[in-house]
Amino acid sequence: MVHSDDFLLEDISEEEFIDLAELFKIFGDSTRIKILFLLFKGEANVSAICDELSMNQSAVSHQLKILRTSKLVKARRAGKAMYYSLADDHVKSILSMGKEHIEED
Amino acid sequence: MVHSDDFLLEDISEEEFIDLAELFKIFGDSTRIKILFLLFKGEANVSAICDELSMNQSAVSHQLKILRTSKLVKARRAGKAMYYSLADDHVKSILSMGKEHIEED
DNA sequence: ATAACATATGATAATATATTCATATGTTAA
DNA sequence: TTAACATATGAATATATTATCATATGTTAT
Repeated sequence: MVHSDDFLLEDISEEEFIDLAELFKIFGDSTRIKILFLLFKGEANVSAICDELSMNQSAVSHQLKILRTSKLVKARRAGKAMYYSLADDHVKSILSMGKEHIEED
Repeated sequence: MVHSDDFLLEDISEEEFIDLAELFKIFGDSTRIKILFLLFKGEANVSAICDELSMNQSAVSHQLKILRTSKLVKARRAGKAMYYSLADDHVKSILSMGKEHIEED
């Protein structure tokens, strides 16, 4: 680790701070975390997610919308069903990093 | 990446999900994010942090307390001043990871 | 002991957030 | 085209969160 991992406050704009906070905020809810971990296994449709989380469909859809809007998950339609999956590998990295942290207490 | 980065929902307890969400929630506020990035440079006392963020002392102290309670920062007293610093390298990893993510859009 | 300074904290008000309920939209099969 | 199913969405309520203000606590110098 030379210098690339060091940050000066001035290097980051007000907007970037807000974006970054907003990104983490998405991860800051256990329902969304559960959905994301579930999608580690691969794509899943809404009913499957509801079943796994034992939550009602509306609550899950609302959270899926938030995850989708923030581009952490993507969706494809197959017939009546909507299949959700993780948008990219950063999501995995961030989750793994967080998991490591809480496990080392 | 073989299997160690894969998660099954059952591997993680309800409590762990909540802990994980709680961890990310801490990062989900731009004031706290700014403080954490500031502390990348090294320790800083409360007045210095207030100056850098142009925020009043009470707001900063409240956020420092949250950061401290969640063990993301630690504090040492030197005379009248309290010096805060990052608690460990996970904080850096998580921030870096998030920063990477938002930069690649 | 007291004044001056640095930080912490409790209460409050404003704002944001998550879930629920009711209902709308979209899709398929009959 | 209508019924049945899957998902999305708007409104409302309950709860959580943040910044501010006022004040308390802790530290040092006089």
